[in-house]
Amino acid sequence: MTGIEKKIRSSSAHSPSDNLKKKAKGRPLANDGNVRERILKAAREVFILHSFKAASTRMIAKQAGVEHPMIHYYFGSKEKLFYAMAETIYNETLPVQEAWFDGLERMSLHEGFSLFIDRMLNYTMKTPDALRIAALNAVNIGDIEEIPGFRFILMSMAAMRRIMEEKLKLRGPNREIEMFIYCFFSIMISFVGARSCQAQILNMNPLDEKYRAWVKDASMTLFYPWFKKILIGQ
Amino acid sequence: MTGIEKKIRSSSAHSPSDNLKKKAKGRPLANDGNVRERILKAAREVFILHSFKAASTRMIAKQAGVEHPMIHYYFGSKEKLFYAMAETIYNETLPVQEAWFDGLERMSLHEGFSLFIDRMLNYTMKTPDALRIAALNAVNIGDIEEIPGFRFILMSMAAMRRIMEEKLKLRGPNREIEMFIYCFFSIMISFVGARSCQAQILNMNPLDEKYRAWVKDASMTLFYPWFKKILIGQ
DNA sequence: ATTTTTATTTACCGATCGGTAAATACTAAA
DNA sequence: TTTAGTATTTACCGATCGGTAAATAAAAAT
Repeated sequence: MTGIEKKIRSSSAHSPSDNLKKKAKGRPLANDGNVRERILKAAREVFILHSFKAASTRMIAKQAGVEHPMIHYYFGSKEKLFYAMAETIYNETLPVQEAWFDGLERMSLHEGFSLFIDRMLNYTMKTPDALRIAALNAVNIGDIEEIPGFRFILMSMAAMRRIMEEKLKLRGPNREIEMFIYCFFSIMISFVGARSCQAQILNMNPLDEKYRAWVKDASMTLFYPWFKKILIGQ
Repeated sequence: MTGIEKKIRSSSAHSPSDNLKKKAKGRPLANDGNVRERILKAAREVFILHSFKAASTRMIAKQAGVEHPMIHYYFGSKEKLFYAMAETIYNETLPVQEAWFDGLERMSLHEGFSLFIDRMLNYTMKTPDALRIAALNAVNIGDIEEIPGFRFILMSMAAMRRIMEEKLKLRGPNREIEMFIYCFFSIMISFVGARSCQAQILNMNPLDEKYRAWVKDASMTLFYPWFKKILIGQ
């Protein structure tokens, strides 16, 4: 049994942890190493259009210009690919989210909140990936963790709460802040993440400035009074 | 051609419009006529758990205790079955929705709005079908009408607007009412229609009273100030 | 040039999908 | 009882799914 094992080739590349120091004799890095990245990018493009279940590895492979077994070669499974993509998006979104709050403390409440919404819409309307993927997948959950990278949504919300508490100098346990952030995320997932549907209901083009203006108007009307109440309550 | 046609049996029952007066000789209504209803009921149970695309006629047939071709026999296609189910739900929801507003005009603004939310949650938490199906399917839309019965969501929102304008004596074009109702539907689709996910984020049981209380609290905080502004603006 | 290792493709597996045709079970009219 | 017509099931179709094994292409090390 052990005698056979040492003859077996690894036959997959998605766990580079093994054979770390074992000097490779064969063909170490012939390809530009961009196939993995191309698959990740393609995965993102496909998972923006289809839920985790509805998307297929064949769609993603086609989008990346490779055959679908390459996905299993580099990532092991559709699930692990989704997780890797979700982690990528989370890591790239985190600093952006933090920057939305820069300098708000030196402005009036209304001016500051308005600027925050503008910054947020500027980014998410151009790069709606995170909100879109959240919208597509959050609904189907029976048991959490059915969607592989679902924890990143929770981490994103927790991060935003931390940033708000830090930058806006909020104190205490403050269940109201949690509620505020949660409602805010829900609305943004609907209005930005599901904009292709939402805009159609309003008879607008989701990419048009008119729809963006509608979303800003609605967000301000819904959340500014609450935001004011939270900050004045300090 | 015509000679052949008159020999062909209808071979399906989903369009009873033809042969209306032609006296049937064979087996008119042997079955209790409940198979169609059983399929409709099963469809509702399945379409609450899975999106239109993710649900399968085989799931529905199994739930109804029949073989899956019966669905095509009675409804013609999965699409037409979904449409029939959506219409059923719409017709049963309409009067309920109207009753939520009964007598509110004789109460204080806060008392009235609070009662409205309670009535709405009492019903939708027990019968979340409409909101759940909206949540499951609204996201996937690229082109509207990809989801067969999508128009019923629009009709439901339009009906609510009409009822509000009538019962609360609102006048004018009032784009703000449209915006209010639209935001309200979005939140309810999230909090009730996708409660299995939402409650898990809050670390609650979606069927527990605690979650219901959270939703009511959030709804009041979000919408009461706006509601007040709309009515006082009259 | 040969060997060794990696990267990629081809060909398949079993499962499931929506849908259909044909066979069959059933029941009421003749 | 026969017959005609309906209700239901069985068996299939082509397509797609996630995943795997094996064949093949490619390149570095020998």
